[in-house]
Amino acid sequence: MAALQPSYVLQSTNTNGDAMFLTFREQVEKLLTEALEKCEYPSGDLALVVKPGYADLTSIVTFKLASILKLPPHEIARNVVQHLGSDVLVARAEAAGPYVNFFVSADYLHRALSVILEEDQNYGRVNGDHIVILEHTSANPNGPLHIGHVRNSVIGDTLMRCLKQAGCRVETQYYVNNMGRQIALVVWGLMNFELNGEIKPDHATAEVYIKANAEVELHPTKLNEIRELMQRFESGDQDVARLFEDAVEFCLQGINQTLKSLHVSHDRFVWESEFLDDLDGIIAELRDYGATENDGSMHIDLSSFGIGKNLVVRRSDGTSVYATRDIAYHVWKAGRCNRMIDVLGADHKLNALQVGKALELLNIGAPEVVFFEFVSLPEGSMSTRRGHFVSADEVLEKVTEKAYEEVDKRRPTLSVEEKSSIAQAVGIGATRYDLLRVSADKPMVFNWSEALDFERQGGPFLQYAHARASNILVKTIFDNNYDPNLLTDESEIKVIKLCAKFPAVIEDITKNLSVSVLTSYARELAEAFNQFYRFMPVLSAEPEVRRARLALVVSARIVLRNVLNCLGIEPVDSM
RNA sequence: GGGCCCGUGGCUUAGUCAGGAUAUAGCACCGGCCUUCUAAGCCGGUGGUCGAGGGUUCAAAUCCCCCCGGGUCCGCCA
Repeated sequence: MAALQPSYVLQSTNTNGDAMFLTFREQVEKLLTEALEKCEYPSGDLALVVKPGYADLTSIVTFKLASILKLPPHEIARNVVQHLGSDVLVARAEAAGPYVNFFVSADYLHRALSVILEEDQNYGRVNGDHIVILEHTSANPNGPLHIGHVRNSVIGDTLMRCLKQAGCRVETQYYVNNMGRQIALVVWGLMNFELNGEIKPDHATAEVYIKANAEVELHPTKLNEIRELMQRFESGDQDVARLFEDAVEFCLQGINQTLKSLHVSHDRFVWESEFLDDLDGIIAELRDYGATENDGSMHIDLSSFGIGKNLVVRRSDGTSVYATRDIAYHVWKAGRCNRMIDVLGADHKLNALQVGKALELLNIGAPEVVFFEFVSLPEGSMSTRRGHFVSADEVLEKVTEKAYEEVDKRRPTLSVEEKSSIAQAVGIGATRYDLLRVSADKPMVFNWSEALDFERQGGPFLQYAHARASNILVKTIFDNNYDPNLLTDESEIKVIKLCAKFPAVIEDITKNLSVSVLTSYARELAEAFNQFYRFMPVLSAEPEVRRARLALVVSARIVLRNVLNCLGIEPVDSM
């Protein structure tokens, strides 16, 4: 089985000269601009759109020009096409009514193949000039990750993989909230209840946390003990600090284990308490930019940004608030990268906006934030405190179990180890894909029957296409000697065209930070490969044709593998 | 009450930021395809007033206004 490749090369990259579709687009832009100039039409926005089914690239610039030139669009289109020059990547251009359609050449397809074979796992490099700090997950260490946290993790981890595929240097960080009320409750719970040593640390922590919450609700006077713990921590009491640290570290062990099984990793865990020493400086600086004092507390008026509420950056008792520590964290990050990206739940929108504005006041740009809406249960929203949640561990366990049944059904002769290994890969792939395919700003409802349903075009569908490609290649040797002119079937061209678009997809994601386009692209690519596979025999074809089709299979497998790696889904060779 | 987000076939969903030619897939349903590289697959079919109403535009799922339905935020919490 192919190992997932978490270690990407971190050096900076060449430019996008090898990204075929992007180069094609550039050439079309050039030809079109020249043609417009020859016609003495204004050339600004070329209005290029992608409309599969009609052409590889279409310009609708004629509509924009029509009102300026007082000419019908189709006449403009005809005239433009007549003045169009030529390029090796462009087979032809034609006016279809008002539309100016461009088609890729055979050369384009041939070059696309050789670029893929050449670049292999680096295929997809587009712009490597960014040094990125990407913060994601950052769940409070008061219990196990639930399926909502995992949406954050999977979006963040996939973004990291895409940015690295693009050639960026990326450091992922988990911001550990280790000094809040919730952690104080955990610490208090550990002092008052027995810890279950039989279960995973994060689950054991949740038990204690839930009990502590119930107890405090029953006897509100105990809140004083919680408050005292927090005050002693912030005033530098080493014994209390040790208790907090141990509790957090303990829970984090379990969380980390879950993340690892999801193929999610963090380069660095940054503890909130590390910024306590920076706060006086930050607050002083904010004062210079207009923060005002009131009864010893410190506020920033953000009404000029349309935020009605004042942001409190220091309490009247002198202690710090979360927002200020978050500002300090971002100031620190900003000094270490040229792109800050945070993945946050949509409930943090106002906070993030406030922190962003404060950072702008400090002349540090606001981070780019990817928000995602909640994952809820059919019976309502999840809550660690009330113990109402579906843990990631539970989901993974059941999904993997179900995957094993499926593997066992289809491949009864495999060994238990092989079946388990495939089941693991398929289960995790299905889970990650499901959380990624829905655009981040849509709320999701977690549903067991859907989570366990593999009869859909999800992660396993992609893995299956990859396994099919692998299965052909394992039976032969490809010597990189082939004639691309023999690849003329519609299904073959479709696969190559899609493969050629991969760098453009990666570029889009690094720009817009929206990962759901990758799931759509992956599905289309797998589908195209399956169609090719169904209609075009490879191993049994005539020697010349066989070599050409092998080149296609190798290329498609490279792109499928790179896509799967970006999605954090294991590209299996057999399933 | 105010801010932000969502509303696309029976169910789930792409596309909305950067308006253009037949609105994307899956599930479910109906009908085909395994002596040929793994059928977790392929081919075909049924099913849509893109929440409602106005507006802008040659052109609106996409932009603007208003309304309805759902989510979420509005702590000297984190």
